Parts: sequence; structure tokens; C-alpha cells
Amino acid sequence: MANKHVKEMEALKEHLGKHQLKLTRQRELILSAFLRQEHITAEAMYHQLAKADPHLGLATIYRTLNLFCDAGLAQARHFGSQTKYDNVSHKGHHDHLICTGCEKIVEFENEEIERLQEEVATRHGFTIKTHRLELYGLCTRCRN
Amino acid sequence: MANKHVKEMEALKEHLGKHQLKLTRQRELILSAFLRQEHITAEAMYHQLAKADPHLGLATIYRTLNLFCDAGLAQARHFGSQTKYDNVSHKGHHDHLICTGCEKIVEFENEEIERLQEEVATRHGFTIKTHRLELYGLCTRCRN
DNA sequence: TATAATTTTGAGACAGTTTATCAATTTCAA
DNA sequence: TTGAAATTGATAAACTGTCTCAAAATTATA
Repeated sequence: MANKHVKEMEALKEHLGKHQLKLTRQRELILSAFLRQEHITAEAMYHQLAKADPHLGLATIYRTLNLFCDAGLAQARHFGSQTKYDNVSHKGHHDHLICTGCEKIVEFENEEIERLQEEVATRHGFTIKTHRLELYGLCTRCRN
Repeated sequence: MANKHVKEMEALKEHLGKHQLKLTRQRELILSAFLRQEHITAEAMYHQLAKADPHLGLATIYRTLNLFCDAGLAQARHFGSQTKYDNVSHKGHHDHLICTGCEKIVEFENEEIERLQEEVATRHGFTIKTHRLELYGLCTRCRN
């Protein structure tokens, strides 16, 4: 299980090294838990990890998830009033289909769309760093 | 100025009528101010209107902007930690190019992208209600 | 136009989410 | 091993947005 996430661990260590930050037990623990999810809120992770370490503070979760964003391992997405942290480490960039009925989230990739985005950006003189595409609607089940 | 927004005013009145709601001075004032913007936060509008009416409450702004959303005149977007209300009354849906340097926001439309989004949704059994596409990067000026 | 029923408003209290504070602890380079 | 620097946990504080409720405004009706 641990060696499953070696690559991400290395990426984190590299980021830490570059910014005079330190590798802590908490950061390892949170990374390991984070990589097992597609997306999670800080609050959800707090409760999930409470079993493993009851003294892990909520602030540390927030700080660490934001650190992962800086390191390029996570991406924050504001969903309603909460922030969800997406795991973007071991797969290419993906976009989201979100069911407003049951909150189910389906990921997808579409190269053609990505290409058109580049085109639009170039036309406006922009250089894209990242993007976010979310389609909101009803899934098959919720439509009935 | 007032007769510039007659159509939207009518749309609002129709919505009010259908839902046993009343037309108030505040709703007229806020609609008029709202239609002069592309997108604005409740807080920003609060300060902007403080000159015209120092006693207009923040809660009223929130309530009214949400009312506009119900009436189809506005659309709420979670932008960072804030909610921006977009003016969607007299123009089609548009997406955003956002400069991470100066925070400038450029709007664009791309029918081809919209079409591909529909295609993706259909393939996954979704019926899209709305979507959101944001491209983050640097504008020409900030790249230097 | 006056009246009354209903809705809306404004002010601030309140709730939920995220960040800041700071003393105590941990990390890591020397 | 030591000590400077970073991190943590607990909680206070900040921030955004909603709720409450008495007073005021609107609308339908007479």
C-alpha cells in the first residue's frame, strides 16, 4: 500500500525540499489517505483520520491539503459552500460531470475540448496554466 | 437609462406576479444596478449602492440577487471563496478566462465547446442544466 | 382613498467553513 | 546531539451567507 504511492511521495518530497519545508508524520499520513480518494473535503478527511490519529487537528488537514495543491498533487474545487480537494496526481487532468440530484461525480477527458480551450486562450493572448470544466445536470437515475 | 432595462423589468414583474411577491423600491434599485454589470458579488454591490441608499441592508442584496437567479436574470457562480452573480439576461451563456496575475476576467463563448460538452454528457447519460468553464493563466501583460 | 392582509426590509444574531495565532513539539542539517 | 527553523494542535477569529423578527411597505379589496 505504501509503495503504491511512491511517485507521489517523491513529488511531495521534492516540493518540500524546494521550499524549506519539512516532512512530518502528519503529512505522510494525510498524503496516504488523500491518494486513496478521488476527491474529499477537509472535514470528511478529518473524521476519517480521527480513527487513525484522534489528535490530528482540522487546521493541519487544511494546511496540508493546501500544501498538496501547491505541490501539484491536488486541486481545490469550490462546490456549494464547501471546498473539495481533487486527486490529480496519478491521472491526467480530468473534468467533471456533476449530478445536482444525487451529487454523483463522473470524470471525463476530452482532448478536443482541451484543444479548443487552448485556441480560445491564444486568441485572447492568454497562456493557460490550468482549467476547470464542470457540467451540472441530472444523471439517468435522478431524471426520473 | 431606466427604459434600457424594460425587458428585464418585465421579466422580473412576471416572476413576482407568479409567486405572490411584491415589487419594491429596493428590488428595482438592485435590478437597475445589477444590469449595469457583467458580474458582481453581493458585498461589492452593497458598497456600490451604499451611496444611493445607505440603509440598504446586505441581507436584502443577497435575497434579491438570489431572487434574480430564480427569475432567470442572474446566475450564481462560486468564484474562489465568494459567490459572483452573473448577468445572463441579455446575452448567452459565457465562460471565463481568468488571469492569475492581475485577476482580470475575460468572457468568451465557443459553440464548438458547448456542443462537445453536450456530447460528453449524453454519452454518460446526463442531461446538462448548466456548466462552468474557467481557464486560468496569464494574460499578455502579466506574462512579462 | 382607506383598510387590512401579506410580504419585505434592515439590523444584527447566527451558522458553517476556512484561516490566523501561539506555545509546545518535531524535524533536520551541522 | 544540538539548536535553529518549521510544524502542530487547540482554539480564537475572520469571512461569507442565512435566519430572525419587529417595523415598514406593498397590494388587493372595499
